[in-house]
This record gives sequence, C-alpha cells and structure tokens, in this order.
Amino acid sequence: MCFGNLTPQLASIQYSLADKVTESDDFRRLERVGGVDISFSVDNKAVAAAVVLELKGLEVIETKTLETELFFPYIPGFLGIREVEPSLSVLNTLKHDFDVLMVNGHGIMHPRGFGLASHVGVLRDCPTIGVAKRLIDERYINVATQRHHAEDQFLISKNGCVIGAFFRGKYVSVGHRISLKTALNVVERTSIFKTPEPIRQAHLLATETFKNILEERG
DNA sequence: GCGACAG
DNA sequence: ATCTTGTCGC
Repeated sequence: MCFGNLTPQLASIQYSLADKVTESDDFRRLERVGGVDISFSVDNKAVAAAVVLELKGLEVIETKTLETELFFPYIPGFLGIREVEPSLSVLNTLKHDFDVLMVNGHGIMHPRGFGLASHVGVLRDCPTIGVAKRLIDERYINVATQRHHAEDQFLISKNGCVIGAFFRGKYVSVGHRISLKTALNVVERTSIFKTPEPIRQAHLLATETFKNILEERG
C-alpha cells in the first residue's frame, strides 16, 4: 500500500550495495549467457522467465518460467526492489549455469549506481549486464553527452565517470563483475535484432507463458 | 504551469 | 509493462 514511504531507506540500501559492485571481468569462461525478464499485469500477477543460451550460435539450451506476484510498486529508480526477488527465484530453477547474465533494466547507470541488473548480480553474486531502452532520468546525464545523442553509439558519464553507453539503440551498463567493454561485446555478439537475444528470448517466454496462464483460466 | 523518470 | 489494428516492407 504505502511502500512509497520506504524509498529513503531503500535508497540507502542501494547506496550501500552499490559499493559491492565490481567492474572488472570476473569469470573464467564466456560461453553461456543467461537472460531474465518478467511479464506482469495491472494486478501485479506475473511470470518471470529465464533462459540460457550458447554465445556461439545463440542456441537456447534451457528455459524456465515462474508464476509469481510482484509486491512492490513500480517507482522509477526502484525497479530492482520490485523485480529482484522473482528474478533470482526463476534463475535458481535453471539446471544449466551461465557465465554472464543479461538483465532487462539498468546496471550502474542509475541514480544511485544500483539498478535492477546490479541487484541481481550482487545478490546472486554473478556477472550481469544491464540493458535498457530508455534512461531513468536524463538529468543524470552530462550535458556534453546529450549533444552527441544524434550519434548511434557513445559513452555516457556522470560526474566525469563513465557509467554506461548508448549502443545500437539500447542503454548498456555494468550490472556486476564485468567491464563495460566486455558487456558491450556480449551485447553485440548476442544481437540479431534490436534487443539482444538473452533478454528478447526471456521476454517472449515470459509474455507467452503469462498469456497462456491467463486464458487457461478465463 | 510544464519540463523525455528502467519495467 | 500491458491493452490492440492496421500497415509497411523484405
């Protein structure tokens, strides 16, 4: 009901956890990429979906879905609070492991440096990449960067520090345990369409599953 | 009064 | 995010 009142405390938690985020490649191999996404309706009933695919060939080797419910409202800057638990839950049902995970939402390119992708990465302690269609708030972006918005690819910095990049129509940033350079490389290598395959497949799966559940009930 | 606020 | 029809183009 009045979860909005918790934002000050939640923001404090995000600041603390943001300190745990690392931005260097912290994994042995890079062969399998995971993807996670959540589909939901106005009543917050939801379906979380996770996929694992081979980086080489982009073949999906495993898919899992989880019927659930979201208990925290959507508040810009706090998407992580809303979606991290279902995301971690569905990921835990996967039999196959992955080397890096792609998440539908920002990583450190966030007001407090801790978006959904970072929540998932730090809490699960795995490499994650944040991919989003839009910025949370342009006020956090350098004026200099905005001037280059016409270009199709550029780095985005905040207070003189690079926090992510605009790449092929998407905003990409480090979630955890990976460098922006590698993150961009993974996004590039998994892009067949505008949306990278890991999150695209996860999104399709979540949406389809949710739709089926709804109609098999009326 | 109104200003591009992830999904 | 989701709700929806047509439409443009390969």
